[in-house]
Amino acid sequence: MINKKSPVPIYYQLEEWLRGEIDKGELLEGDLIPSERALSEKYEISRMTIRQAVSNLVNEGLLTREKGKGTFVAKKKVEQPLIRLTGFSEDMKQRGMEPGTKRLDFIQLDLPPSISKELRVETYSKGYQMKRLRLADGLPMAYEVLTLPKTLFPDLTPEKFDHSFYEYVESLGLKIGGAEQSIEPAISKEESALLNIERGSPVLLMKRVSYLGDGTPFEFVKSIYRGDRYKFITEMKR
Amino acid sequence: MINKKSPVPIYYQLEEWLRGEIDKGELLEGDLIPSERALSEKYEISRMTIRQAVSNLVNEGLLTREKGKGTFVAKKKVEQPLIRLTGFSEDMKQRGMEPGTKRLDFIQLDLPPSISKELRVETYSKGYQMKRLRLADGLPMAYEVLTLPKTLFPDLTPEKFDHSFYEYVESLGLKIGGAEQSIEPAISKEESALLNIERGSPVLLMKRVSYLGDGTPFEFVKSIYRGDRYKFITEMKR
DNA sequence: ACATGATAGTTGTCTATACCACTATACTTT
DNA sequence: AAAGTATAGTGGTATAGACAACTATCATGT
Repeated sequence: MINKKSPVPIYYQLEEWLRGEIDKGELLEGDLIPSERALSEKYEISRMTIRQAVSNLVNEGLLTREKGKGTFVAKKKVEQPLIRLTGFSEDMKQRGMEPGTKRLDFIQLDLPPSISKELRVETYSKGYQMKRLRLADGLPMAYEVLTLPKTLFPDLTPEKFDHSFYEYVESLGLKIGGAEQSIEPAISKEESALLNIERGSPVLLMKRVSYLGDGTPFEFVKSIYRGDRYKFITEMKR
Repeated sequence: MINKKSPVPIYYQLEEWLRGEIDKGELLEGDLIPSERALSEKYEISRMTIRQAVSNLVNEGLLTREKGKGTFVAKKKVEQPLIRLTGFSEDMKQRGMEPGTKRLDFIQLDLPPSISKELRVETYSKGYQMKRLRLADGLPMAYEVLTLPKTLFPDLTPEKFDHSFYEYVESLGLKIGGAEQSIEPAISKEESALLNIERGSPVLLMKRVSYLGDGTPFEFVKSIYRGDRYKFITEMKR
């Protein structure tokens, strides 16, 4: 179980073993693990080495120490990132609705300053633009204009958007980092007909720039959401 | 500098000292700190104890070790929590505007179902309600209605809101956990005059329930923000 | 000029030991 | 029965020493 001759450090072998026991369910949440002295004697390893392994796992949040009592398997916290970057489809599924899409337009264009600035590419360099109507449970939810720089996606076809576009990006070996998004209220204008609402109804205007892991912007999205069907929800921590 | 007789652990004193040197700017980003052996000899402390202090700071991300080279002051990452719960005043300051407040009303009331449900208290139990006009750089920015349960704040006076209300809550020994907030677009109605906008202008309707560390709701806020002056901005990670 | 090797200095790993502070339990005293 | 007291077991802190693995530099040899 522990091989002292191995070039793999003993403390690391111990870590892996403990991680395994927890993964396999041999050790359950709240369980007391063997004391440092017990492990030290059993495997004939110095207690300081045991402590190194345990300390690392404590730092990772897998174990918790209690003075005078022992070391326990920590309750696993489901802590998900406060806001996870998701596309329209994932968003709708989370809200329990069936996402749908109606493609309106897909063109190649020279990026105007308003967009090239956001994507941080040269003005009037090539890009793709897709206009779509987004549906939820079959009814119009949002009108979306998505622009991408051709530098990052040389050969783009509209079919690439049929499934999760973010997954497609990741399948190209690109790492998605995050996004910055702004939301403001507006009054519906010419998109009213598409969204099937009355002209002058309240809508949410959302602009989003998404970044790769290295900070390179890779998409600029401008969406108009129906105010009567969509609420933007956030969680915050102090 | 290091007191071996102190009940404060030596490794912790060392941590504090190093943290201080970095804070004060004696050690700059990328600087090489004295080697473990050097510190060990200088302060006549065992190298393992030095390592414990350094390891903790490495775990915190303040230092980085490089085998065969030394230990360096890490480049500080500005990584702030994705969304931090802030009140109006903090929010405006972050946006570089001077926050202001005009108190409109402060009453005691029996909480109607729509509010008691959010605060998870008994319907028609006592509560406080404050109505305020929020200013940024002297101009109206939002109209806000804030409701609190009397159970948590038995003796509340409007003066308590003059400075940061969240800090006041924390000064009572309560721990603020976080909040859930929804945002939707709307068309301004009777509050138009207060906000100094035309009736029918786009506004953001924001509802927020804030929770203590144990999950107990402690405030319900309904705000109406001027759409021409306020954008809601979020960052997301994948 | 270039490769090789020696060397000193760094962090990484590991041992054996010691004492302290805290917790729970069993035992004793009141 | 209650209160106090020992005691064994736990993690927390600290020491001194050893060797390994890695990096940079300098001296040496070709």
